[in-house]
Amino acid sequence: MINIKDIAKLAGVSYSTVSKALNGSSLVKPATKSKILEIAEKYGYQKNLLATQLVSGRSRLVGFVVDNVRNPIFAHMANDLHLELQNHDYHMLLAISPDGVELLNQLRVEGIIIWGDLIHSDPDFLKRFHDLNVPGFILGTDEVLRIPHILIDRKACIHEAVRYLIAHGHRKIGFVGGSQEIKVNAFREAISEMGLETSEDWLIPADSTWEGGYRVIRDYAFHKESPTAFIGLNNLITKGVLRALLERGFSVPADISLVGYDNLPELKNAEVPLTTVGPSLEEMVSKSVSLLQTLIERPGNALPVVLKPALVERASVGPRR
Amino acid sequence: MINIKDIAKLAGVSYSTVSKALNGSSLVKPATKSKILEIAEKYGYQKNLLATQLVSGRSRLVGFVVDNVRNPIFAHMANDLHLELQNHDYHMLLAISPDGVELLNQLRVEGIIIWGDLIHSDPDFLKRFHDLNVPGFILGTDEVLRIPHILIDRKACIHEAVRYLIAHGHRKIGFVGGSQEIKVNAFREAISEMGLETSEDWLIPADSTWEGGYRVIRDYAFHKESPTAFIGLNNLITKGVLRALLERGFSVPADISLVGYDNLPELKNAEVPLTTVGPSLEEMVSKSVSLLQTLIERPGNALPVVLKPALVERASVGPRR
DNA sequence: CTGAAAGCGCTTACAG
DNA sequence: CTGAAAGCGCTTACAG
Repeated sequence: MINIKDIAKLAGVSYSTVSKALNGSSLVKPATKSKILEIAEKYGYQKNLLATQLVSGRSRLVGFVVDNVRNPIFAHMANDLHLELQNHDYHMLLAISPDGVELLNQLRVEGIIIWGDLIHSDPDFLKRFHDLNVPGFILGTDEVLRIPHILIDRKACIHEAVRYLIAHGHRKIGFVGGSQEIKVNAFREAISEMGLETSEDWLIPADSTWEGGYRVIRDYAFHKESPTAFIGLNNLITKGVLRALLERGFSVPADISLVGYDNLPELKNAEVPLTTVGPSLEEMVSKSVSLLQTLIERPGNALPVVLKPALVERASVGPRR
Repeated sequence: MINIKDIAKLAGVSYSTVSKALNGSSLVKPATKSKILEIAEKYGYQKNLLATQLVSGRSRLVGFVVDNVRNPIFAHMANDLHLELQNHDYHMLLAISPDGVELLNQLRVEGIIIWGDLIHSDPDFLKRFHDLNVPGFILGTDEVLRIPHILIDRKACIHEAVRYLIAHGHRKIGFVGGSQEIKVNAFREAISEMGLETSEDWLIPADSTWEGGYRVIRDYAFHKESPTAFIGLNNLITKGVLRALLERGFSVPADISLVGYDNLPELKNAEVPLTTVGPSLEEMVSKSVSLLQTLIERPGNALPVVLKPALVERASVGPRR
């Protein structure tokens, strides 16, 4: 692979001149510049970003670290984040697993976005990240952290879902899922605040997967005091719940209504188009990119961001039967 | 951020000794080594991978370049590839878009895996990749290429699907999708080879998305000469087709059978658990990792790999009605 | 066992 | 406009 010294030799100039020409400096005579560019092109010169970054500290590289690529919401975010970052002339590199933070840091990317789920899987993850001292933030946390972050007001999202169901006449509302305490607590709180009936049976723990949602509802002991509406903890659980409900012969929403968490567009293609609540994905992406930019360029000015709930009406909620 | 010179100063040794200690060289006195390690730990030393790679040419970094992260099969592959690569002590970096190849090359990763779809979106992609001269291969091509690759015998996969349907008594078989010529042609070929009836109406072009599959079947003019079984071009189309079929009142598989392409495990959770054909994902992953390893370590010995069809029986195919 | 020196491929003042 | 020099943070012979 050819480097700037080779090009310098070929062009009969010094390699510092080559560097300038390649970087579009105006201090190079046009004729010299075009000759250099031509040679570079001809030999397929590919800048060594490592060396550039090492000496200049700049790479226009940004990292996105995720824990679980299986959740479709991730694919959505990764795709849109990549596009938006590209608009801002950054390249996005994706790393899977908590160690991705260290890896990207060792590559000296200019900034790191961390998918919020990660902070749960490893108790001292936050400390590790903080000690790294690299520009970056946690995307999607429930609580105010000491490090930069985008807070999703999950509590408000759940309240919104409950309110929406109440507006449709529901008084007995169930919740499926247990992995995110904040959502479960928000649910309890909303129910009691709004003076609804309640029963421990209506709070149904489940793994945060399709199977998790499916199994608990498949095996649920329905009777006349059972909920007339459910809220699913995330998009996967909700789809599993929907399947189980239909399989058991309920009509959704005629018999039972369902609100899912996560505003994933593809949920419109669920067996019954799912009404969902959650932060707006567009907002998550655009706020992420501007926060990152601030963090990189004017670190002092980075303010935490809070994302409010958005409810997308589709077809899985109807009036209480 | 602390570097080896800082550590050297702190430890009162030369920085080359620090480098050796950090890399676990046995040529360092244990006492010296542990002192250095202690300091590194205390100050949160993070090796600059850029510098390491620049001087040693090694980074244990591998890139995976994809076009579209939205297809769930990608998430599956990315996840499993990451795990398997990790077992082999490589870190995987993911880049979205064709330009990812150049990006990763500029980062001088040791090898690059390219998701096969990419070669379709850009006609001179292959040439660009070839000129880069970096260890790597195309994962999932239809044809034998001049560069390293893993070929998926899609033709054989389609033949397998047709054979399977015939074995269940079907004689009128439709195909939904049009974006991959090889599959369409394989379908035509299989039909004629096996002496089945045929009609141009049974070859239904569709976008390679859920909506694509859904729309064409929602609007399809069914009559008594219509197919009794369909094959869907990929997992997304197939799910859309299934929905449309059910929506139109057909029972699957009692009225109409359906085979999907792509052996995606989650298709067992489709509205009707989908019988699918396609390469085994486990095999794709394991073969990918070993091919990459060969490419990096013994370039001369890298042989193209061919993946044969695997059919996963679930519940969407039944005897002809 | 330890250290001085060269060098990886670049960028960036600085001098001319 | 051009080039010589220093230096980014490391590894790796080589000498001791």
